[in-house]
Amino acid sequence: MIGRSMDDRNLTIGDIAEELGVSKTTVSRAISGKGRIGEQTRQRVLQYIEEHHYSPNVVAKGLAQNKTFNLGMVLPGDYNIAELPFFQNCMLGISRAASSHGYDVLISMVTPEDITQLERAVANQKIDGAILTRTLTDDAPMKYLKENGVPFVAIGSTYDDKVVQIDNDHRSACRELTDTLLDRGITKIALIGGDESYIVTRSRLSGFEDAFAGRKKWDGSRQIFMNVDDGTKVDRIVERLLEDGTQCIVSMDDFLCGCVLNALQIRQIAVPAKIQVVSFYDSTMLEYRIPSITSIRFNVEELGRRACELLLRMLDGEEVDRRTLLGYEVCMRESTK
Amino acid sequence: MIGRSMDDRNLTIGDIAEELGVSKTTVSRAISGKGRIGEQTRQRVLQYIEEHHYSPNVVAKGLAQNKTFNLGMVLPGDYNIAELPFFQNCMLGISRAASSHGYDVLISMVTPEDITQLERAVANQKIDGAILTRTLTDDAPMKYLKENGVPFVAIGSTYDDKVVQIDNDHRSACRELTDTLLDRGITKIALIGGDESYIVTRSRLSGFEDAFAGRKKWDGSRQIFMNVDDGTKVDRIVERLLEDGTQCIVSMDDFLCGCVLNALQIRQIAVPAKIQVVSFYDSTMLEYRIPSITSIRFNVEELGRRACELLLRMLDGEEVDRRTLLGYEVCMRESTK
DNA sequence: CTGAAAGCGCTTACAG
DNA sequence: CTGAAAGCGCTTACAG
Repeated sequence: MIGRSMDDRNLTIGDIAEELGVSKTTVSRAISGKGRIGEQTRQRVLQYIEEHHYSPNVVAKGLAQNKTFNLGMVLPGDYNIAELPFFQNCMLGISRAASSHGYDVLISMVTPEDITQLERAVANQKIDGAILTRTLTDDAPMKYLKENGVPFVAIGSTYDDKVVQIDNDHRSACRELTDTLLDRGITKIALIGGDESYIVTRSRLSGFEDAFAGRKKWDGSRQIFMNVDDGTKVDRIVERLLEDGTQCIVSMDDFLCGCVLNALQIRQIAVPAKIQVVSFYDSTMLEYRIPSITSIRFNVEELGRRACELLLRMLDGEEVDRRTLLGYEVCMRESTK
Repeated sequence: MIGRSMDDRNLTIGDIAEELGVSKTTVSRAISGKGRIGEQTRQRVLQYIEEHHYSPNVVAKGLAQNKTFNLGMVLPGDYNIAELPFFQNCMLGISRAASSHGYDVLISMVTPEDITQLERAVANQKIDGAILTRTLTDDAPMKYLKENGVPFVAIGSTYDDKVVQIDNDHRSACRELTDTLLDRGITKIALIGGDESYIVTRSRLSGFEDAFAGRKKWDGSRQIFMNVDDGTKVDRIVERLLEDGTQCIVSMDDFLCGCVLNALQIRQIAVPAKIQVVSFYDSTMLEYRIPSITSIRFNVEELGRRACELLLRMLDGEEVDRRTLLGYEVCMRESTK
């Protein structure tokens, strides 16, 4: 009630200094914990702050320290519904980790053709670093960040081993799942995959192939269809696979798997009785399907959190591992037997 | 190559002023376009800026103007997969609109129990305003924003007519779709709905009821099940509805509708031959289902964009409409006849 | 039309 | 242990 405290201007370090009869320097030190300061005065300041709900203007602090305390999260503006749970969980992990370190998350939505949102954030100096949530073989955002010296970490893998990257071990996961299928006696198997410009698509394919490469002699046949991007194509492929007597159809993700299930459903083909079905990525999109689908599950929130922590450590000047691989879980469910 | 231009510090207004032999004031004016300035000097400055790829430090600008040029987007940290496309499209609309006005979007993920991320963003003075992407009957983020005098707009409806809100016209849309069904002669219909603490759930219910209220005498029966939140419950409901000879099952959203379809599928009940199926919200989650599902479609990206533009106008001190209702599209598809 | 100066809310050598 | 002062990169009355 003492004059200026009435207007709704936010409290500043100067107000506190004046009120307490100390200098702004002292208040700043009490808050930051940096520099020598008497325990007495420190307590006084801290108490005042507590009582008056002061919280520092992070923007001003940033300007003085040449930081923004913002992290850029680069998200695709073009997407596929099966990928959404991934980005959402990722975002949750990132924003929680950022929050707990005093940072905020600023989003930049990009497409391979248009990365202006990211360019703006960087040019305007609004972020201290960035997190890519997807990696492509020819990755425009990544290229831009490198050229402009912006610290970043990539979620997903990339062949450029200069970039700090973190990913789930898709390759091993797909190998393990494929191995399990082969161990159970599958001899006619097919793989349907999506866009090969996504590095993750290639990793999954490698894992699938690893399973065969690891067998001395495998007396069976496999068919592989890549760059499949819509339901009609899947339908035609399934038709053909049924004629061939395929025992198991593996899809690289839940979108494709959903298409496979549709194709089987309209033909009244029972799963797993007549044919088995597997997805290489559990997006929860098929969570409520009956039968439940055998697939691989990753902890995406953790992935986001770890990525964020890596970036934060880089910003602190620490050295971090160039490559981090996180685990997976193979979930055998009703769609296989 | 002239001395300081080599280090990778960003160019500042001071550098330009020095280089051009004018004052910082002049440079600032040339950039902002505010204040009188000679056309000659203006051109010189602009040209220099262009050639040297200068872009202003928005944080510093913000500090001087007491703005951040950041908008907070409040997202639920707990979600349902069918809602994801909504939030994603919404985000796209918001971030595009924000971008084109020189603003960035900062995310705050909240749950009804935990709104600390939002509190941090506000306390730290990192946002100029906020956009709520969901409204609840007892809405903690909304309450917080109001109490702290943060300008915001709510996507979705709320009973508090002091808040600036924008929504699709769910009520009319649901009424129209229901009317169409009744006009086609449905006499035994059922509605399955979700969480009634979401205001949108209530709007849809109202629309459904409106259709009946609008008929002089309607010689049929309807059943309503609300607060249904998992597949098992849906399964039991469907079982009962089949016994009752229900002709059409309307679900409030695609998640519930997906559950209905599962329940029908395992019982081998043909849609629409034996029973018709409708969803009150097209999330694209069922986009590839066969048969395709009759539902209502909204332009969510536009919703996000308009919400953002409303907020931006509020920040400019303009008066804006308290309530904006956007259109819809009723899509009759294969699941009804 | 142009500029010197003060200010936004913080931090941080430097001096005492 | 504490403070005056300069600085972060901008803007904006005020004076000329």
